[in-house]
Amino acid sequence: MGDIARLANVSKPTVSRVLNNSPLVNEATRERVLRVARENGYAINRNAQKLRQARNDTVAVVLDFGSHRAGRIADPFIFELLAGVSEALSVRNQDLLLSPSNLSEVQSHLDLISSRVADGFIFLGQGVRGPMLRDLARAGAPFVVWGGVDPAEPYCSVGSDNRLGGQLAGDLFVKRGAKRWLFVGNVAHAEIRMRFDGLRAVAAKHPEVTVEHLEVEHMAYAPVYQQMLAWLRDNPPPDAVFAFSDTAAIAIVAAFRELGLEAPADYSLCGYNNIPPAADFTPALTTIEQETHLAGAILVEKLMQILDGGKPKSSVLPTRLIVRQT
Amino acid sequence: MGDIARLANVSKPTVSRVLNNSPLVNEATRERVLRVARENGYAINRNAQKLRQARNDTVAVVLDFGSHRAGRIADPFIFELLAGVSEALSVRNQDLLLSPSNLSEVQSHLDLISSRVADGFIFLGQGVRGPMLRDLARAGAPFVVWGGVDPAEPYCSVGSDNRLGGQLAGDLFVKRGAKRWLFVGNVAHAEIRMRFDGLRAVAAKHPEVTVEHLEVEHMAYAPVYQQMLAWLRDNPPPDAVFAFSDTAAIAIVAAFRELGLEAPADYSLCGYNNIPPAADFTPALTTIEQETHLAGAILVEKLMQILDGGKPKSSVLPTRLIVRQT
DNA sequence: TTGTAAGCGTTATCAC
DNA sequence: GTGATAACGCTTACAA
Repeated sequence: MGDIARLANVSKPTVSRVLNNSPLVNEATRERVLRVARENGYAINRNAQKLRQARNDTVAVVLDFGSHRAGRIADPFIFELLAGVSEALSVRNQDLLLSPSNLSEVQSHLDLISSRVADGFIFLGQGVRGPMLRDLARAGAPFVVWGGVDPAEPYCSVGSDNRLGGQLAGDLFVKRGAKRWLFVGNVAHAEIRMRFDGLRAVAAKHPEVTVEHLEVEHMAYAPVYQQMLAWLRDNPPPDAVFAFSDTAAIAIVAAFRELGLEAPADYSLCGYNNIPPAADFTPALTTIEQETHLAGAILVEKLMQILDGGKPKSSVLPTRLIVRQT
Repeated sequence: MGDIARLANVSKPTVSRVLNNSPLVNEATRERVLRVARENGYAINRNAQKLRQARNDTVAVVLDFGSHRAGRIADPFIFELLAGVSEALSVRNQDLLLSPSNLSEVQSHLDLISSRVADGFIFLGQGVRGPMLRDLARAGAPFVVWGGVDPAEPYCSVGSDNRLGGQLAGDLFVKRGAKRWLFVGNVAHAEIRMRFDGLRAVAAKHPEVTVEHLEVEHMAYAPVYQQMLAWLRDNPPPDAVFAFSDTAAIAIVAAFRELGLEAPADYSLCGYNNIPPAADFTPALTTIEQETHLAGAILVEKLMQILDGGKPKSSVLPTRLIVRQT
């Protein structure tokens, strides 16, 4: 930068002002500096910049590779979320640091802030990290979470209305006249538990309805298929099934088919996420759609508010039932 | 750091030495400094560190959100790759900067290096970026690519043996006695073109075989399903289909089913990637498996070699045919 | 509108 | 083994 300043016959601060679009610089000077900078292929050293400035302009995004990878979850859901966040951050000229998945402890997250690597965090999917997030909030770290939204939590979260999702599925089952409902999903995940709660809330109003629960630890296709099949061998078949994901719903279709049962003739089935194949699957899946498209932008917006000293409220995104064949 | 030095009665350089595990520091001093640092919750400022040091210890990873998101590609393939890279980088204490997808130009990539934000790049999926990558290599940027491996390219790439993948599918089709083959895929993607080449190489040795090609631009389920269906209405059905992905293969099954055609009775079908649902799908998909598990570590290893001044060779990972029902 | 001087928190160099 | 000093490349405060 010193070089550029010399070549353009100005001082370093002036070059800095030009590069930061300061309004207090003469138009002619600005042009000259920019030209010299361009001709010399100058690029600002972002480390020096960050060292000097208060903000880091970097956000650490934390994925739950643990659950998603080991379980080889097939839903491209988190990936879409990541794409949205990436876009929203780049619009605001924020760097996206993908947080190493081994940072499980509160302290290692705090270190990332105090080392001035990132300004804050975006957690995609709260998974089973509830307690850690509470501690992190207590320690004052700036972050937002995509996942189940619980106003009682001490941090800002954004998520679709999982409880409503569960209710929508329940309402559908009632309309179809189903009596023996089955919920399939790992309720250790806050967002999934809320769907279950929504479903049970509807069931509670209909005494003739019973709700059972098949707990699946791994969220991928194969384990769901196998557990569903095993369950069906030990239990009378339900006439309505609510699955925590469309991928799971597809696995469930396969398992029921083994017993000669087809949706919607023998049972109603509702998935979650409205992944692209859901519409074209045979049978076409009834499912709950989340507004992923907005999610990235909203998460980033809220985190920026926090970094600016604000206290944004958690917010719940709309969710809707998409009725197809099942 | 000055504070820690004062509190521990040493100088700043000594604190620095302790923190960097320098061997030339007295054991007692080291203990004392570490204790003081811990007690005061000290964390090193990584920006100052990076400003001073030659290396940045940050790798920019570039995903093709463009193809994958707009096309809403359902294969969790790239996601697995990303998880592997993330893991391999964190083992080496390298930060992972997820590159904004709008960096399409060579210059914007070069800027990331000259701004000292990242030391180098890992491109996941070369997609349609072939020419850009060539330019980037010519400009001397350090990077490696996951994708189709072509020794003629001026950069280091790692990928599975796509050509062999195509040959394995071809051999299978020959064994099944199929004569009218169809390849479904966007050959603008280098890795997909190589699969097509492998398939055609086998066909060339069998004069009775014809190979047709259905070009699909978007790689997601829905467009493949629709294009396949449209094609089947205009053409006599093939007796063997090689799809660029398992997701596509599933779409193809659905399209053929519309015409009352089932695999394997009416046609042979081979997918790619061996995604988890492939095994449990009805019919169970025959597919080609890639060794994604190793990919992340190998990519990182090669990039580190480049950053250390080496010239690692491109390498091809094994690929194997998994014969199931189709 | 522009320039001067100081300082951000580290590490490299060299001396002791 | 350890310390003094300078330097990395930028921005802020203040002066002109």
